[in-house]
Amino acid sequence: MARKTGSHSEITGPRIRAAALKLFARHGFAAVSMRQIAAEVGVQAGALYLYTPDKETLLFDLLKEHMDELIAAWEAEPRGASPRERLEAFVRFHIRFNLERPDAVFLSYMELRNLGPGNFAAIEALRRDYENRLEAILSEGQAAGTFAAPDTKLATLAIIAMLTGVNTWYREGGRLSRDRVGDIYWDMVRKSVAA
Amino acid sequence: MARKTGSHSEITGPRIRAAALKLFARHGFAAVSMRQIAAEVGVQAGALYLYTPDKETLLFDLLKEHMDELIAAWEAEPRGASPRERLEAFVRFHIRFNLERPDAVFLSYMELRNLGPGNFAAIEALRRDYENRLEAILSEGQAAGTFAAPDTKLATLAIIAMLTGVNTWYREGGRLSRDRVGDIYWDMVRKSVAA
DNA sequence: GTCTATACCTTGATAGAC
DNA sequence: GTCTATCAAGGTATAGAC
Repeated sequence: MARKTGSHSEITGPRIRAAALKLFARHGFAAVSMRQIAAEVGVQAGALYLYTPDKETLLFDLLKEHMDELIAAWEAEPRGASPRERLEAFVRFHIRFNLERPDAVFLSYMELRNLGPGNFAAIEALRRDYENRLEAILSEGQAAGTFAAPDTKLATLAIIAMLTGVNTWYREGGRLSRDRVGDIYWDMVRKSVAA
Repeated sequence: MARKTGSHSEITGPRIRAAALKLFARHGFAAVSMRQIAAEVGVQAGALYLYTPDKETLLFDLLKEHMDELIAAWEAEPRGASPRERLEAFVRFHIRFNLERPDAVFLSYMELRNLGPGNFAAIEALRRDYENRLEAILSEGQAAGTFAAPDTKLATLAIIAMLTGVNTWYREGGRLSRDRVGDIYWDMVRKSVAA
């Protein structure tokens, strides 16, 4: 604390983003000041502007990074042979990934409106990209006769909303383990689109 | 405009709440200033404090009113004879009611964190009250052998998250009518908890 | 009941010393 | 790379005239 000199650019940058993520998720983008973020990191407010041109860009970078990681992580996931296996993998993956990053998930759903039109469109496109991967699974299964969703696009949105909702109530050390939650949701999802 | 005298307390109060609801939903509680709300209504900022002691109370009143209306409307809904009929009624009611009040629904999910502990607890209690009404339906059906949800509490939260999600994508005049959306979601919900 | 005026504070962002 | 100091703008809330 009160370190006056020296170069920390490789440390300070990530710490600023971590602090911003935590504070934005907790209090909301508009309610958090640059001074609060700086205080959390242990630097003065002016120093933040060495790492971001402005507050909105700081938010955008957090959301972009989250969406990129989400899609990359799903791509790296082992791929099931059948649509049914792929759907099960998706359900378990989505719950697990989101529970590991509650703050970023919260931000992604709540603070999009604080982005300018260009930044907003970029995040939206990534979100749609992710949704399309689920819809592709449903469509395949539909064609194969495994699934009988009344509407694959709506089923996609319904399933994602349902799964993402876990983040609003799940607490570590509660009644159910993450795996058990995955089991329960997989059972409901499987049946909801069953033929 | 520029009306200087006269008494409008019965008109101005509701107009302030309507303006606050619209602006809070659009830009977020923290991002909206009392001056903006006043401008939307067409009065000066100082005048707002005749109708609310502070900004947070204004938000609380909007959320409280919404939750009270939600529960009252569900109570007024015709009651099905069987658990299956009651579940169908709930699904259709929830979608319909929420689509009629997108701003209030949005606020109820996004701005709870801007309430102090007491106000927060009051809204949370109402939300839980509403959820319990759905869980009661599922438990009854479970006892009767109509449903076979792996966990009625989680099924409750999953169904509500799924249904509330409709508000994030539904657009008037789009591909599907509200009734058709109700049909599709009812099909998925029904199967998801089916025996 | 509403206005004008204002007290007092915090905001995002920048300039220049070190 | 970080600090201190600062700016103009805008924030909530109140006081007192009408």
